[in-house]
Amino acid sequence: MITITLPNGAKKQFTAPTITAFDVAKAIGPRLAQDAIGALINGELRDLHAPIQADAAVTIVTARSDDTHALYLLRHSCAHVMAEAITSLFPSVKLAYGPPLEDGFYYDLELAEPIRQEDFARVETEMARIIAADRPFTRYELPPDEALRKLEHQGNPYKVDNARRALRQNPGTAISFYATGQPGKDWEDLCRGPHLPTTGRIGAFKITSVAGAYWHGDASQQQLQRVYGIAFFSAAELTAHGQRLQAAKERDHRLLGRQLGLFTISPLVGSGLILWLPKGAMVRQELEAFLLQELTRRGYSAVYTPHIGNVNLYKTSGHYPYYKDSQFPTIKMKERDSGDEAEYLLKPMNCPHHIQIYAAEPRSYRDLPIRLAEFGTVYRFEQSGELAGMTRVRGFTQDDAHLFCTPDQVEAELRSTVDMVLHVFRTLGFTEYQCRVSLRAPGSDKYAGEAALWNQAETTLRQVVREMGVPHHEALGEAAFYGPKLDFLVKDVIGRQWQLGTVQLDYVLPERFQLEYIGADNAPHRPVMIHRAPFGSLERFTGILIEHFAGAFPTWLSPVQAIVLSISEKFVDYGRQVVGQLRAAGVRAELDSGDEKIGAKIRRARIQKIPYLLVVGAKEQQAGAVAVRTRQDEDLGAVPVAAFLEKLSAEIRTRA
RNA sequence: GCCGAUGUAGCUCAAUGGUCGAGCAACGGUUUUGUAAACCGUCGGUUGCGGGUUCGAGUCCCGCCAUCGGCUCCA
Repeated sequence: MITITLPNGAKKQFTAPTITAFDVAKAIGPRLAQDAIGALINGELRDLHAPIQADAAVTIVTARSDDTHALYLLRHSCAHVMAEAITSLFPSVKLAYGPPLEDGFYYDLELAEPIRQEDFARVETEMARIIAADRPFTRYELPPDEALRKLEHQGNPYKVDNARRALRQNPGTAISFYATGQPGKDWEDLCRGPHLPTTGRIGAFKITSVAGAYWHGDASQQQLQRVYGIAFFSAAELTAHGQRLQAAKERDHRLLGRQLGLFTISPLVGSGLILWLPKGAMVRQELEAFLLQELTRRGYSAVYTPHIGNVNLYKTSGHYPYYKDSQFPTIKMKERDSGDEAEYLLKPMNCPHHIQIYAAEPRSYRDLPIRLAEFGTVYRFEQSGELAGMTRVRGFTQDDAHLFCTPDQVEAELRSTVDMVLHVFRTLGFTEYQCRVSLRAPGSDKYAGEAALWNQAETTLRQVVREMGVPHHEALGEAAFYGPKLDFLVKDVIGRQWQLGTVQLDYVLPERFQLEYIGADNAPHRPVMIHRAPFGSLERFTGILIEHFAGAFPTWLSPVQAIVLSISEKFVDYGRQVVGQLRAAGVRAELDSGDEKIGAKIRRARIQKIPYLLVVGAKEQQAGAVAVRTRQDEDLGAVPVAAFLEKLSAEIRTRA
């Protein structure tokens, strides 16, 4: 007798010694049995036909695209179908690894000839045939020795390696294979599963791209070809997915950056080096002004430091040897008078300079915390393949600050820093965020400093985010070499995740630079440092904001906040007068005095995503008004200039 | 850095190895306009750069540069 507990708490009993989730589904109803593609058995995703021999909690997984388990089965199975298709078209292929992703699936494989985009169509045709044949995914298991012998005989080192790794994790367990059809007769693959019941359950799919990928993600290993695909239960969902991708493309900051005149990159200056155009510079100035206001409120001191520094500084900090490959080469020079050699580095970070400001005079515990802030421009030689628009560049400005405090001030300082990061997110409309608590990788030797201090730092960070109720998760191996950190990840309005600000706790650099303060006991003590940057980099942050707002910045950030559109030449003078009034009140206003018709002017202003369009003609001139139309296509009708200005100023002032 | 793709006017795109075109933008003119594109005209190119094959190269081959999609990296 097997008792099955259903998600609603109901229980069903079966007399057979072995049943499957499919039996459970049939017992509930024929419709559910028809839709079932797998099951959660005691919370674990399994094949629909996996045997159940003891009492269990069972949730039937049905073919729904809003269920991550269902999509997992679908996409994992589609990866298999793709691998089978590729194997039949390219018999010399060696398959490596083919998992589902949050947004599709891929299969890594080794092939002498590259698979090209031109090949996608015939692979898809072959896949369609496999799906139309509606063959069952059939699982079978072999004891470890037999499985390894079989795989070694097949001569595929990747699969042998996969099986060995599985055995290392769970020694002695059987190794599972999935045949698409009948074992021994049809195509099969070493695989942990689970899968759909049959290939026919794959509704709609598409191969999307191919790229290189290293075996086990290790750049020193063999590079494989990674073929990406996407699958849904219905063709309509696939089409909708395509439309979402198209929409994302339209808000790409590189495209909008050009259309809206925000920034450009010139190969004559160098790749990865941003040229801020006047309109982009305006956005940046507003962002900086916003932060400066916060810094002043929170007791920071603004400082300025140079763009280069003696390389010894970075040798002392430990950055230089650690990041040698991703820095611009040093500038070597001989002092004219003394003949002394000096070597300078374009600064890759601001901390050593700020440390020297701290160290410039003796500090008392009464002075702490000292909070030094700077929009500091730094240069890092990122690999060419990494550069992307404003989000990955070689020269960027951090909204940086370094806090020097006593050990017992650390927690309060961390709290206020995290609070500032959250305030920034709230103001800019990032409502969905996650804090990643980035910790050491166990057993790695890349970290500086004593284990005891690391433990203390990690505990403090954990405690702060927990007590502040910040949604967070921990990530091993993501810490900086000098300390653990809090990295803030936000989701933009279309659900893409970005890494923004960071708060880092550092006991190492104060040690390396021998920083001190005199305590109440009249003895020297070592301060603790906190590195923090709520935006991260102004370049990257602006790029993300462009995409987040699709170029339609809130009014306070908009490069042009209102544009006056004259109906005809007769009203240009009045328009100019209105622009003058707006500008006198600090509003960024412009006049479109061209001789196009009003429709054309509106279209142009809409494309530029200007928040307020102010039409002026005879009626408006007479009434001392403007006809207000918003970027969202609301028509607010004729409003007296003074009344409009008051509303607009309030909107800007409150950063609404 | 690695794998693959792409590179034609300011932008978006055409051009079986045979004179590189169009729309938009810009500029000039006409028009004086009422809520997402008025009309006519003009200008604009060493086809990313450098080699090669060919009677002839935007097109084929090689090298470099840049960009895009990934991988790796990210203080």
